[in-house]
Amino acid sequence: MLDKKSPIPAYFRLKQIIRDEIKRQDLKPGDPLPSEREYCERFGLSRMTVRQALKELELEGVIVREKGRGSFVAIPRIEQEGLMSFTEMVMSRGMTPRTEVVEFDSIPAGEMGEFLGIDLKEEVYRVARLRKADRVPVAVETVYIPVLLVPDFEKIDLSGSLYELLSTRYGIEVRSSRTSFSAVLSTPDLEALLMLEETMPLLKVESVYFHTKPVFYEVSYYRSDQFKITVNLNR
Amino acid sequence: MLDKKSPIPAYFRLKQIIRDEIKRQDLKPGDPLPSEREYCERFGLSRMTVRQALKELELEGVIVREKGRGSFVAIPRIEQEGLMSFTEMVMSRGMTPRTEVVEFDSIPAGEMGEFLGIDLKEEVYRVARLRKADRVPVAVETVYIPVLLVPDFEKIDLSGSLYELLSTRYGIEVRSSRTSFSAVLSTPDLEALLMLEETMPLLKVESVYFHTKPVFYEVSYYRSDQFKITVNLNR
DNA sequence: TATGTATAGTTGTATAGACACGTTATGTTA
DNA sequence: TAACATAACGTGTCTATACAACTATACATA
Repeated sequence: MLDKKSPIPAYFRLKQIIRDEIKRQDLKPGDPLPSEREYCERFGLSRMTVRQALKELELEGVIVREKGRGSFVAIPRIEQEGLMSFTEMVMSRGMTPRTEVVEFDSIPAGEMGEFLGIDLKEEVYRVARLRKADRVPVAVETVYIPVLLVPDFEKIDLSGSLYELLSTRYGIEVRSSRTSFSAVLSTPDLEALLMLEETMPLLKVESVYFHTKPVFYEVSYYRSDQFKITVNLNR
Repeated sequence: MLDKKSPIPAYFRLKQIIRDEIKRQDLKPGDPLPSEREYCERFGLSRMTVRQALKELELEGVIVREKGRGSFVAIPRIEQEGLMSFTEMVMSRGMTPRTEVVEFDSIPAGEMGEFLGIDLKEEVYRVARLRKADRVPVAVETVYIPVLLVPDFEKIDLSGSLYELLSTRYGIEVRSSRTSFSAVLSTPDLEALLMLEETMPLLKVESVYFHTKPVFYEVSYYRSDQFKITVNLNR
């Protein structure tokens, strides 16, 4: 039975619950979910509320629904599309990603407001993270995300995948990005963080990530002797 | 008032009606839509039904909805696709592209064979081109393409868009690419071609272009003080 | 055996109403 | 005039219910 007095919508919490069950492998790909009416009983919800949760999970590709048969855990796509997170990139190379948060505060959006589609005075969190692959520092990444979008952001463990965090905790599924690539020389700041002995060229990657509206802005510097960024493009 | 006896669901027909109004410019980008309750009255539908139609249009990116304000026709994204040729990139910045062929020969594929899916001993054309935007050299690009794929390649004017040439002359439509980005320091060769006074970081872009099978392999070096590469990525 | 039929269980579509909560404009008060 | 309250109106969430459409199974019939 879900708590009636929670400020978080019931359909949203139900989504979380189902996603968790899938993540914990209590529900495996292909497995049938309980029927809508069973969810109604189990959590004391009306059917429309349950349906809202299931519908959204379907649109996110988490489950598939078949009229007259039921709902099933989706079988994940094998093919990785163009957009890949650092975590995914490192793991796909058979290495272990690690992340250290090196800076965390909030500032007015300023010029970022334009990219993010918000007022220049609106507050954004600034999170700088050092990214490692098999203990070797390979990138410094700074993320700017509107405070209003992510309540309690400061209390959360940011050492994992930001994509996953946004999806599981805030229900924000990143769908696309606009990314620019350029080459720059390392600065003393970056050299210190990346443990570089000398000045070297770094790959600078600037991205705005979108759901339908902009979600967050990110600037990263990669040691390109250690790490190439590969993307798949279409049409 | 919608026909109650139609086999097509009401919410679906309402979506069509709204889409048509947008297409006919009765509703222009940014315009507010009638409120949910007004749609209810006008078509004799319940609010949930109207909401289903509007919700789906929102997810399709046709409209945007704002709590407390209303629903609005979405402003279409200007978005060009992910894959853009040099010619397109330069022209979209309002500059004039120019190209000089600086090298043309044929060599055995060697290690390129792996990328191109051909035998290591198969011949490939090597075409190096200097790319300029408004007379300023911004990139050196070397293309490797199997000789068998492009008969009479040596007789052709290569100073234009390679995409267009492949499409119009050989009927090969490039559909996707796999592209890697990294940062390197300029070498004396590149400095001479790009008319650089001193060593500077360059953006190195390596791509394999596909129709269904690989078509050609390309390595480019961009002056990244002059030129950023921007791509749109999905999912 | 093969075919049709009834039935139970599933999701899909739709109604009517209630309250919560954000936004905007207006009017009132200090 | 400036700041604050309020009302009107918008979307967001949720309940309770009904019937339609589809699927799978069991069972009866030709």
